[in-house]
Amino acid sequence: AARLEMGSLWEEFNRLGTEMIVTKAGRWEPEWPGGLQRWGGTPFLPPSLCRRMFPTFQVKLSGLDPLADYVLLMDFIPLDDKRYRWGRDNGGRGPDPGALSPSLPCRYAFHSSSWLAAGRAEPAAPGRVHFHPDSPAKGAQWMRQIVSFDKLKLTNNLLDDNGHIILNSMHRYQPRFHIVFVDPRRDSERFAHQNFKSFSFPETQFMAVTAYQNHRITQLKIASNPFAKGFRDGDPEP
Amino acid sequence: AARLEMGSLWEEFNRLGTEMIVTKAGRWEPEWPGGLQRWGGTPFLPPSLCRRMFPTFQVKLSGLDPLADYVLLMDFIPLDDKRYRWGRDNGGRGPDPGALSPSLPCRYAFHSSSWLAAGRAEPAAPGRVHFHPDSPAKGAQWMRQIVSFDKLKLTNNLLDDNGHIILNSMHRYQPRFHIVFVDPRRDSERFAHQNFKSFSFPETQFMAVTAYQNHRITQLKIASNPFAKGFRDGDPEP
DNA sequence: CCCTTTTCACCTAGGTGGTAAGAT
DNA sequence: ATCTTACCACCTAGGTGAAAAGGG
Repeated sequence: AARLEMGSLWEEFNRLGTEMIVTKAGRWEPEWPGGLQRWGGTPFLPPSLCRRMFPTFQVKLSGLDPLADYVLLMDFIPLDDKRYRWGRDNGGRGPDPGALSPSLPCRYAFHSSSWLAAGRAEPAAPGRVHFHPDSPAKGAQWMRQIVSFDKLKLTNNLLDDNGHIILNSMHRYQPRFHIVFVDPRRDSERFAHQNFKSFSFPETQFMAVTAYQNHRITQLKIASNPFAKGFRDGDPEP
Repeated sequence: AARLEMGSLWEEFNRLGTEMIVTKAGRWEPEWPGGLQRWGGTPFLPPSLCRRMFPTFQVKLSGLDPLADYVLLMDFIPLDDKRYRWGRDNGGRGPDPGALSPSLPCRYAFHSSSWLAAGRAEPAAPGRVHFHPDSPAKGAQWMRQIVSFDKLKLTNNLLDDNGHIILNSMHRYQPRFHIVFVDPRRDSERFAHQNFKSFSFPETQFMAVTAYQNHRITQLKIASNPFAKGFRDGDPEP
């Protein structure tokens, strides 16, 4: 079994319509001491400027076989076949193609702006998965503490070669979490069929954006992400 | 086989007589939000103030079975049964117990001070080992890039409960590196006897200290450790 | 006196949204 | 209108030796 952590924070975001930033900026890097090694000796990898998710997707696992090996991974599936835009209704210049889309309650709104369907989805990006970097590990290890996918990064660069998750901006996605049992008896290359369980937490769905649209989302990110503490105004709420 | 990385830097330190800082400061921590979790969700562990080694011990491996599992670890053995002090000869007030100790060449000196034997060693601290945190892993993984023991920390706290390496200050040590082959056939609990290879690089031996004694060591640390860049004077040498 | 502990300024490394300018 | 690029101030997190203070 898997329990989503920080559930109340996810729900708070979901009530407003979660947005996640996606950026390009892969390896290329204009002028970097290419090929050099950092002092530590590990081969130099320029910092990818792609963004993490916030809130971070993290789960508490239970019921695994403590002595068996498991691989943990995530992927992201489109929630619908629409492309969206953020704004006010198009002032009567004709029928809006997706106002009040059934999947987007009217609560995803701020002042007079809201998310509106704006055509069909872009062709789906290459489906990528993100393996938790501790994989594979024993069930006991996974259950010992909360499993955090804080190394997962999002990009809208279709040519990304850093193994990040590729998403289309202005499209909606549902994160999925998979536990793969590494069966030592069978050939481990094809871990298909029975040997995995999948989890989808609806409160973690989000809109991919290149810049925040809903100011309430921006404010909630600033209020709850420690790295954005520099943008907080004053009176902190415990 | 294992090749020591940063060999020339190690030798430069060894020519002066390498010193490594050891500190106490384990978990205790005067007033810390104990039991709390950090926002990431991983259980909160106060930062241990113990110090890493510099230079970092790192090796390039070759000749492993790419598909077999290996555990990599380090330990530290006393180089002799002496305790040392840093200073000038005791001005003819009697025979110095260890001046010009055969194991400490006269080049380990600065101005008129040098390392002098000052009695027998303290009772040996509990012998601990440091497992490389990526252990166990396949031979292919270990050989793919340089293996760096940059998580290894030294302490002089005999009661340390963070799993750090416990050393006595003012004693000399030889780091050792071990490759343990995890044989899947036998019971893996006792990986003794044939299934491991050990490596000792003499240029990595050092004196444990609570504060640097030889100013030339201090200056070389400042010149070569990026984290000490704040103490560099001017003209950098490429 | 020698050795240890504590605190500090100054770094590395990297995660935030803001802003402005430009591109499509 | 949306997206890209670049740069910024401000954070978290943690690795340095210096200097002062403490302890035998």
